[in-house]
Amino acid sequence: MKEVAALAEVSPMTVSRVLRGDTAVSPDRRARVEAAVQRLGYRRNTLARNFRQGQGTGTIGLIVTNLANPFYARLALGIEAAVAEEGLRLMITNTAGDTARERAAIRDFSGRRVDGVVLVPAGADQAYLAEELPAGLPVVTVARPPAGHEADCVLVDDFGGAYAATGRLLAAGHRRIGFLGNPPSVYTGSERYRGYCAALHEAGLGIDDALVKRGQEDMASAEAAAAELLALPQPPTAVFCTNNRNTLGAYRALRHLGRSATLAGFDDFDLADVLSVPVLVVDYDPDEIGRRAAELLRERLSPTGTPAPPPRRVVVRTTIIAHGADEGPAPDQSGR
Amino acid sequence: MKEVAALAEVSPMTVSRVLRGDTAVSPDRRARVEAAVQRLGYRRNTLARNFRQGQGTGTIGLIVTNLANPFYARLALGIEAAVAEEGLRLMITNTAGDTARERAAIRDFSGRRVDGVVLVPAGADQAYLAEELPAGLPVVTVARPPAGHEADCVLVDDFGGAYAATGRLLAAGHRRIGFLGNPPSVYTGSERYRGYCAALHEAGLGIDDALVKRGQEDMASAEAAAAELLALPQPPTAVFCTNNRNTLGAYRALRHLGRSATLAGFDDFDLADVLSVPVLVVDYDPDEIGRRAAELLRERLSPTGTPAPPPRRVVVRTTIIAHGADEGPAPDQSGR
DNA sequence: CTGTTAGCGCTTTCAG
DNA sequence: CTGAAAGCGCTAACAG
Repeated sequence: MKEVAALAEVSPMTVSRVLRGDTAVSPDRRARVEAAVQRLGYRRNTLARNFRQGQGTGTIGLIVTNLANPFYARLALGIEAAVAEEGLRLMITNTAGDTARERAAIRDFSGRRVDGVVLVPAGADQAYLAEELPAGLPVVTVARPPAGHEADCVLVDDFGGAYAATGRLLAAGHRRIGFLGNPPSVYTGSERYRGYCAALHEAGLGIDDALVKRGQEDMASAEAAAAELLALPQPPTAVFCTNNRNTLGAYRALRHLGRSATLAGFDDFDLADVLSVPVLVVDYDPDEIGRRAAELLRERLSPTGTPAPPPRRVVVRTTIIAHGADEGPAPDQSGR
Repeated sequence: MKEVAALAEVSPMTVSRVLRGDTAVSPDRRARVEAAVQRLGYRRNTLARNFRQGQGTGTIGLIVTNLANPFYARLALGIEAAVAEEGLRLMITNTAGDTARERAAIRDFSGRRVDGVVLVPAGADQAYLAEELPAGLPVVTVARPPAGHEADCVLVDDFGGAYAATGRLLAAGHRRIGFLGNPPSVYTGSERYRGYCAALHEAGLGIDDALVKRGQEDMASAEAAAAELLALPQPPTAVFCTNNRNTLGAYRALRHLGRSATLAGFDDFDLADVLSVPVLVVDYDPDEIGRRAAELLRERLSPTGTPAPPPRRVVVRTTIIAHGADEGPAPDQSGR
């Protein structure tokens, strides 16, 4: 900036004013400064500027477990879009589910003075946030509530979606409905299981533990679990899956075994509507999640009159998409 | 930091030394400082530190067109992993293919003093980089070479992969092989088309323009184009697709029309091996792309003896995965 | 309208 | 081993 000032034969202060768009600069000098900026290819140091002004850095930190999972990728995009709209940049860290890395990322982010953090928690407990978070750094968790810590969060209607999907299967005549889910320790896993159970109970059916497989994290283990269900003497005629990897795993099992069953599951995916079995998808809008998360952060950033709103919980609604054939006529084998 | 110093009853300088891990501090004072840091929950301001030291910011900027596309998501993950290994953070911008946003992102990144930029160019020309890039900010483009600008790049073996895949289709007896591709203006689109043509020529076959559809960017248009191919009097018995969206679109068309054909295409995808038609996939390692990109950047960052290596071009090799049935026996309809 | 002074939080340099 | 002084690039707050 000094160089620009020297070349334009003005003080650095005048350069600063021109760059900020301050009107109180004579056209003549303004032109000289602009010419000098041009010639030198000068670019104002955003960091020094923010530093001096003491305001935010204009960055939001995002911590996800697996960017390769379409769900998180889509989520990241939604958040990026939402914060970009407010002129903020996104700093992304992938933890691969490692809670140590999650914690380290929080540390690093707070050291970098991000304006806020969006966190998809990996572990079962986020109490560590209390020690890591400096006062005034807002965090919003996404997809899972912050266990052991007070913070805003944006959730999907896990219970409702699972309840509705299972209900649709029941309405279509299915009576033996399998369950393929991520571990019960994961919030979404337990909530979606609750929804599944509630729908069955409401239909006057009990939970057949033989039909329930919980704990699959990846597609391969989901496929194995699905194969076990299909090997039962009385296999399920439909399977509810708590996430895309389980749904995909279930479909793989069906194909490999040459079997058929109606599939229902959370998260839409690319070929859901052209598979060889009916697929019911519990869908929701990742952009909305991003938007709401950004909103929650923004409200904590701008110091409005109210000092500190209590932790808020936003729930994004789900919709059911019936792909392929309709819900699937109750198959010919008469369960129970 | 001053507060910590005050609480520990030492000078700020001593606090700085402790935090940096400088050994030249008496154990007694060190302990006092550490206690104060603990009590105050103090976190050193990384920005101010970098600022003063005048070195890098420890951040890399990544610009992609569509994070929701599994290809870019996987790429982003590969790059994140590679730079994280060197202790760098990733700042991500999604341009949605908008070159104005791409350019704005470059400006913003340079203002933020990122240490390097990884760019997946959206437009046909990146000559603008010359005016936007301050001296010393290294850029490496990925997936496409930097048109109109000198810079390192990491490419996939587009030609070779397309050539090999088409060759496999020919070897399996296919003679009418359709082509579904992104626009010729896109580097990958034209390279992969070249590979397709080369394989056909080598087999003594000409290019039948009726079988070639170029210009599909999304799944829906790819499906429409595929449907046109299938509606031909002599439809192709196999289709080569230049990217995952075209492959998926082609499969959708097959399913909706109740037809069959062997599919071949760039980019592996989730259910490729359990579809109802044989699928040949041109695969490559996104992690390798990220690693190589990070390497290229690093070499430009650390001022080694050699002042400025010339722009380098790294090509990542591809492999063919035969999914589903094998390449697919030449179907019964005898093309030409 | 323009320039000078001072300081954001930290660290380098140089004296103790 | 410890601290005081100076300054990274920029901009509020004041003078002129």
